[in-house]
Amino acid sequence: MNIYDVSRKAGVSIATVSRVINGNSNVTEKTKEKVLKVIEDYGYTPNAFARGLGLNSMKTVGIMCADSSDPFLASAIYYLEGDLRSNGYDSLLCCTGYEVDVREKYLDLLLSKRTDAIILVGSNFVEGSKEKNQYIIDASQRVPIAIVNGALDGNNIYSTLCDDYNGVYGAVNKLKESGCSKILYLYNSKSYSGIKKLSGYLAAMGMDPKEPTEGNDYVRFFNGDINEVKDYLTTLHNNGLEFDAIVTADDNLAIGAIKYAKACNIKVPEQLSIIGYNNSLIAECSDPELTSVDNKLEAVCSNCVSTLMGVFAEQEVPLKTVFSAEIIIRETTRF
Amino acid sequence: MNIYDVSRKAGVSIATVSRVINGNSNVTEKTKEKVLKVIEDYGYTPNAFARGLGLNSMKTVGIMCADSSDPFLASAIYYLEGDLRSNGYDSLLCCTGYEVDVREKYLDLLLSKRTDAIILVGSNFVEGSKEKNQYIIDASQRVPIAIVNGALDGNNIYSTLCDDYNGVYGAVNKLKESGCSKILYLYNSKSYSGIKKLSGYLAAMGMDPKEPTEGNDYVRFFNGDINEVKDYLTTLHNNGLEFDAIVTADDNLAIGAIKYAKACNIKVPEQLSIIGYNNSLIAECSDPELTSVDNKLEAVCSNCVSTLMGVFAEQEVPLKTVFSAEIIIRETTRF
DNA sequence: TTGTAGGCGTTATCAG
DNA sequence: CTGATAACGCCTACAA
Repeated sequence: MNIYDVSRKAGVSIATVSRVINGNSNVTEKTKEKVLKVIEDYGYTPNAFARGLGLNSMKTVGIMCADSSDPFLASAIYYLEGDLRSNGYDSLLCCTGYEVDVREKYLDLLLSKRTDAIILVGSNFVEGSKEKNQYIIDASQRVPIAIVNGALDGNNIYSTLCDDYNGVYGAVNKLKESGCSKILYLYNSKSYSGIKKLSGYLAAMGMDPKEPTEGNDYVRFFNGDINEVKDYLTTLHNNGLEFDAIVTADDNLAIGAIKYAKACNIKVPEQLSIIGYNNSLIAECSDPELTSVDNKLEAVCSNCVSTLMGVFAEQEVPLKTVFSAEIIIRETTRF
Repeated sequence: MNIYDVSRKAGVSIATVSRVINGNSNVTEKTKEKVLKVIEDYGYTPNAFARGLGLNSMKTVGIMCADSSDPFLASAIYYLEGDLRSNGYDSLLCCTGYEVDVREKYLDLLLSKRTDAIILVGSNFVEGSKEKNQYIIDASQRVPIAIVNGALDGNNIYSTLCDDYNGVYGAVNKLKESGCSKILYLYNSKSYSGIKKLSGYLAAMGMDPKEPTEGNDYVRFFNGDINEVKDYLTTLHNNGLEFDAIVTADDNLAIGAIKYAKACNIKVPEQLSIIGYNNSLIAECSDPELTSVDNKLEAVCSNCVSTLMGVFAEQEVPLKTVFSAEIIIRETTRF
């Protein structure tokens, strides 16, 4: 059943059927009803491919992320999908992992499907070196690119993110105000926002963000799991390094810190304060419940989608939008 | 730049270009190279809409789930997307929430996009009454439907799931073997698998699964959050109900149970054993770490996709595949 | 091995 | 207000 069949049954031309389908006003109420009845009776659905061919769009947006099962990214996807759908757009999901080569290949794949835009979720999409970001810049000449939680300069690249620098800066400061002075920082990503967070910590601690952190026992990069964090902290502790607070770039790492405290019989928050980042589900599941920095993911996603809608409507939209973080106080801090 | 432009630049016909693109063998190596060079030089990408129109497929599968930020569903989506992609299929994501009306509407939307198949993730898609499932049956006459973690009878409906009945049955039995006798069961879904799990519990406890559970203090339905579970259990405890083990239909509920034990100074697992379900991330984040029933999600998803590929290839495939659950032992049980 | 021509189902532009 | 017709870009018999 196609538009010709409908037009025949209704005794009108396909042009009229098309007008009815697309809510074009220039149709008599009478013929409109006639057509609508046929459509209803025979259960006709317009062919989306044909429509896509004609309009050069299937109202679809590609969403790329490293790993959709990561709680933070999963939430982002959920928000984005919902917002896109309420604007009449479908979401094509693509999980890329963390390697640039793979990402480049997948982005090409998405491009070849002619999505109306592509959303990159997670600041890990923005690499340190220009060359590694070139593929994104290139893509932006074909479709609008939106970045959630990261930023990249470019003509057709729209970044929405949270001010992670001040997020960590504020967290460290609150710890200091509550009496902590030896504050450890653990992080697991050197992405755009990863670097911002680290800088926030260093600045709040009065260190120079330009200095290398290699020799600094209070700053540590991880790419392992929860138990590695626990083991590492235990080692530090046994080696006699003193610390009364831990700030982490991610709630997962903070869980490791809690496990360490438990294993070494250290009281939280009396002897050790802990602050995580992302305010994810696990912050509420842990015991004690984790104080965490909320990076306003829902607002960021919502802004990202509305920016994109603005682009589609050829309105003037900002290239970069920044929200500010908020500390959600639970049980691992003394404030 | 379209196929005509390429054919002109390469001095061949569009048919030849098409053959080269689609890897058709009947092309001289020489002309093939000629065409390939033009494609490379001018950066030509075939138009997916036109191709879709001709082939009546854009190699896309719709994935529907209640909420992609739910850890369990997020994992499923991750596995499915990966498996589909390695088979050359894209994933169109659609989060529906839990209402049948909305789901029906969204399914129609997906259908109108002419996806090659639709995957329903989560047993909550299968309702108790036939009428409420009718829209799925109807859809299955248009495209193959796959159900992850649930089952529905139908000609073109392919179900892959875990044996949740025996998952819970086994968990309860292990508790009994380890000396528990007063075992509480908490659940939060009356979906297909929700009912199977409950039956497993009742059977293991020697109760009749057909009997209503209304008056039974040991069985409780929840649709609230972690803290409600904690409060409920505290009330039970204060009212003098004795229990030495809790089995839950979901890891989240089990976290509530752990929180209750902590609040009431009950030792886990010495005084109270707890077993969750799904073996999700939070099972490892909690303290003590949660013993949980693993329902083999990765295997289920992988099977779901390969079944679908079998359907596409018009092979003979099973309508229903069942995996068996496995108890992952951690710290909340005495075995 | 290569080319020609018709079909896929819309939308949109003109006439009328 | 309605209808005829030309795109849109690709695939694929069928012919050469």
